[in-house]
Amino acid sequence: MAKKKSHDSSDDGAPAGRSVPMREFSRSLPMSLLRAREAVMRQFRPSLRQHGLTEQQWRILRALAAIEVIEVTELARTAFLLGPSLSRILRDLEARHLIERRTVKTDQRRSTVSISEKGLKLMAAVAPSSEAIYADITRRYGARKLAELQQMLGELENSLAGLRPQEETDATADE
Amino acid sequence: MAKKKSHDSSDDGAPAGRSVPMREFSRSLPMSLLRAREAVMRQFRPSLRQHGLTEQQWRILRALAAIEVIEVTELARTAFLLGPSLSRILRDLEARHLIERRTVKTDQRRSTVSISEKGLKLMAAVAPSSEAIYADITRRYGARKLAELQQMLGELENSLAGLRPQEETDATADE
DNA sequence: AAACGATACTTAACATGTTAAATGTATCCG
DNA sequence: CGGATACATTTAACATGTTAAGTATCGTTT
Repeated sequence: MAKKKSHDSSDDGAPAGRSVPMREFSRSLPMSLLRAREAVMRQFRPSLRQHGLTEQQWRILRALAAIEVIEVTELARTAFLLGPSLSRILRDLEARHLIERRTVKTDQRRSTVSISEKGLKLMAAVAPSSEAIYADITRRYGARKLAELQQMLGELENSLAGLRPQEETDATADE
Repeated sequence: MAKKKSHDSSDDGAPAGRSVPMREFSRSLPMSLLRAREAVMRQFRPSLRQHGLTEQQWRILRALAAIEVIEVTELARTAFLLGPSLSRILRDLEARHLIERRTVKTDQRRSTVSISEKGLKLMAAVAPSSEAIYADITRRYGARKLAELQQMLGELENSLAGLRPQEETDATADE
């Protein structure tokens, strides 16, 4: 249906090359998001690294610091990590005694995680510089604008929420 | 609906837990960007996967399709990939005959890359569904809003552009 | 209670992200 | 010319992303 090949077309800014009809790549939404995030994270990584933490490990500690205990599955959702990643990281953090873990008595499959004293101390050591960096970003970009951006990002997330990832000729439309 | 426990503090929504003074984590900019990007990429991945491509491999093909030839370093910048990642992926794409590679005669260190006929055919096979997904996202979120979002993301990138990542007590502030 | 299916992780396997080090070339400079 | 430097790319090593399997436990059904 409707093969609209608007040949030498209107808004494509693609510079010659072999032509495959497509948006110009650097303007794609995924790239914009990736570049923006990278620009932000670049600010934080060195500071975290000095404390021996990766971005994801820091996410977990932050998530844990906000609550008493949490189950692994719930933590995965909170820290926005996939199960396998979380599993590996928890193993590591536990070995470093930054977190504590215990199986739920009423259900041996589940286990809860909480931050340890040592973990709290580490957080206390990292938080100041981390907050300072965040404050700096906010100042540069503008607090109001930042809030607006986050609002729009949330809305983007919501508009794609229900949408099932595109399979091919998949006919299982009802669950 | 979430039960808002309006503690009594200032603006911190942190629910009890061990207290380390810090923004609530789910509202941080990096998380917002990560979640938004993931929501978007989740739409594309299955389609790419069906064609045996990862997100990054697709980025490279797209970048290559827009130009005749390009040097590796320049490609890394365009596709927003680090050298080591690019190196591995190019090795793979070359083995699959999706790209072609040749060393620059005037400088044996450099090499140029270009997409092959086979690569172009693959792109032609993937592009339609990819564009359809993008169109769907645009429709759901709103074209104007999407443009605005990308504008704001670009500005965020720019406001952090000059800013050097935070080192510790690093005194090399000049040059 | 034994069988079956669902759940909560964990492992495995492969691809990429991230930093540091290695390799091979090119360039500069005495 | 020869040695020090800089540069382009690759390799190495470790951490995470992503999907598929595996393991243990729980619930339910018969």
